[in-house]
Amino acid sequence: MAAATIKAVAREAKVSVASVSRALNGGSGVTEATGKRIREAAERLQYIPHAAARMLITRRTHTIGALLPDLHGEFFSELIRGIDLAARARGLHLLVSSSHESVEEAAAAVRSMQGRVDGLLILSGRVDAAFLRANLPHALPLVLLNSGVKNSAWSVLNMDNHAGALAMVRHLLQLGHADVALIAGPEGNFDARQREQGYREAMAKYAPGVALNIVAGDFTEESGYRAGRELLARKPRPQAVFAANDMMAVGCLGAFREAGVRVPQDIALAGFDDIPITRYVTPALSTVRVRIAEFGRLALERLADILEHPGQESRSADTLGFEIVERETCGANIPTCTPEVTFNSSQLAARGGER
Amino acid sequence: MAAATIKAVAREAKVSVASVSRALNGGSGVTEATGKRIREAAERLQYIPHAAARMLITRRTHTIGALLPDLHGEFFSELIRGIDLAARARGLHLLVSSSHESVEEAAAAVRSMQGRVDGLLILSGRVDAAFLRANLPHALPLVLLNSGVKNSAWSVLNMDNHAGALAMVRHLLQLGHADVALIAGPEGNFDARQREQGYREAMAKYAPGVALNIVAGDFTEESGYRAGRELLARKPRPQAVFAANDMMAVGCLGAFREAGVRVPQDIALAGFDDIPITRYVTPALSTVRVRIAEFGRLALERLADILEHPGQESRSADTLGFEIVERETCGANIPTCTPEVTFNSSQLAARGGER
DNA sequence: AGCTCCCATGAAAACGTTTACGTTGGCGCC
DNA sequence: GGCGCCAACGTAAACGTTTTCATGGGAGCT
Repeated sequence: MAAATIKAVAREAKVSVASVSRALNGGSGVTEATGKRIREAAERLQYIPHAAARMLITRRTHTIGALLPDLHGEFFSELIRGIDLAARARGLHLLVSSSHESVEEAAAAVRSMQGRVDGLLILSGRVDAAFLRANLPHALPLVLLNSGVKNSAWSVLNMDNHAGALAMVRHLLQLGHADVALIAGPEGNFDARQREQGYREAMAKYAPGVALNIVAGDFTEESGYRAGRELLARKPRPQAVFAANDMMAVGCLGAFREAGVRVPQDIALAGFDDIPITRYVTPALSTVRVRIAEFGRLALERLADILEHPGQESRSADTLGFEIVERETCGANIPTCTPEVTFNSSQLAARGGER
Repeated sequence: MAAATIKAVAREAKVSVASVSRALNGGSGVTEATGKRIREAAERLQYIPHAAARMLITRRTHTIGALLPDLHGEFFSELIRGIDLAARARGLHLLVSSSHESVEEAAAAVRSMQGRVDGLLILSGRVDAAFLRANLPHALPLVLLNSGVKNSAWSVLNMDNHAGALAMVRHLLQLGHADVALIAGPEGNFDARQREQGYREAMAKYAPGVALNIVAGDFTEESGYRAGRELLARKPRPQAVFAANDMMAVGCLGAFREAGVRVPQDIALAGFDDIPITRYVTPALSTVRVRIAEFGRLALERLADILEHPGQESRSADTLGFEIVERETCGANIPTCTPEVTFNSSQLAARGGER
């Protein structure tokens, strides 16, 4: 049997299609008795409203799109997880389009989502205001994640890359590691830039005389490995290394192990993100935690709010807090495998007094 | 300005809407000259066809839905990645609904996707034929991933849980570990059952006299940790442990390390899945590799084929190959960190001769 | 030159909803 | 008992496409 339409239900319940629509949606404007009759008829015919027809007339899809870059690993899954759960709670569907390397791909994806979504969640590190204006004809509700756009006419949600990196580098310095090297992220990437900025600022502030020591990376484990080897070869070997993300830290750790350099005894190491792997490498990696699923949830709820209250123009720019997670690689507690210690961003602010 | 409609384009190009539709879709039935004029007009107005209107008349959404359980970590992201890339290549959109714990949630999700998708990809480990019949009114194209349904009127794609587990346990036995224990997966889970079956069969075949040694788990790292402690406490401590997935193996490894038990010298260990973490734990975990992204890609292409050739009834049941990845925890090459060695399923079949 | 056939094009129906607007009937009030 | 009002319900338009069918005209053939 073909799917039952609203007409069939109307016939079955001996009413007009209008009453069926009213009974099944608002519920008002229809007697309790006929309402019941209609609901029963719908049930009997297993009626499911045709989504497309409803979208056409309503101009709402009840779907939001998520545009994500070519993320591997757990950052991706945690993010989607947070978004998806929040979306389901709000009765929204989730259309994902991930794995965009180039801006062209992203543009194509945005265009192809036109009209299929009520709003868009964009995480890219590469999109800027110009891109958005070029590829988003009319004002589609938008939440930008970890985006560099500042003057934004759009709503933005950022992780606190800058403060997190600053806090971690300060932490390393305060533990007595005189100079800290940085394994940087990919050029042009927003998060990478902010984290590098945090590193620079921390060094300038807390290790004024020390020369900066930066080696390139691109957020992959492979590049972290290469960077680790390069750092070991440098003339005065750094006493600590801050990798701009965890994957590079893990790669770097591999390079150190291979070279027989002990962590944290010979050299300290820290990452950024707190992906689950960090718990399982040996020694366990100290890192900056951002609650990724929470990040996704927040983003979706921000977007949903915009959809529900179109006038509000709640284009604020929020920043998600972080925590310093002290495991083993920083060398704060060398002797044994201690329970992990965390500081969150507000505590850090209280302790340090600067941001 | 409101989004341009096909009427606007028709007016702009001084033709009828029918011609616009023809020019922009098939391209046939319209002069080259007018076709060009229409395309230019569409470009000028930034015309994007209204997806819902098209769906309504076409009865095709160009969207496929992915129904996934509450997967954490990299299995999820790799799977989505494979699906998404293949979908984009085919011009299909991807509607995901993940994180379903209960069957009720899954049922709700399936229903809410009705009419928004052309087909469904279902990975659950809990859905069975009865569930599908109850929640899928008319014949929605379907591909079941790692599903237990056998008599299937549906298309099924499985990982080779059974043969993979069998091969790994045989491998452990052949390396000289006299008895192998199993950390089982969650009860009722299809993959878990098959893997356990593979373990049992391998033990029966290659270690006939040896008693089975099974401890419960639920695929989480936490449960692997508990299982590891329990195994260490058992009277004759097993010489090798096969965990039904990598996360549990990682947890188990933590328990061993904590107890000062060396891997693989004191006890060998192997997992299943080959999630990226396995490379980074110390010692690196030997495991059974299934190419997850490939798995997702295959599933989507199977579904896309069904959509494109509706008559074919290609409801075959394929099985994805696997590889044994020998890293460090099996003890095949104790001395040093050797380059990893892999055997794929066909080579194994050739060597062993049985399946 | 006239006929046929085909191809480009246009008019209009159809898809399944929601919703603005009319119509009906019953009830309360004078 | 007549009048008006309101709630319940029906009719029909509208959303933006695709597609079927009709129509016209030009080219090719006899």
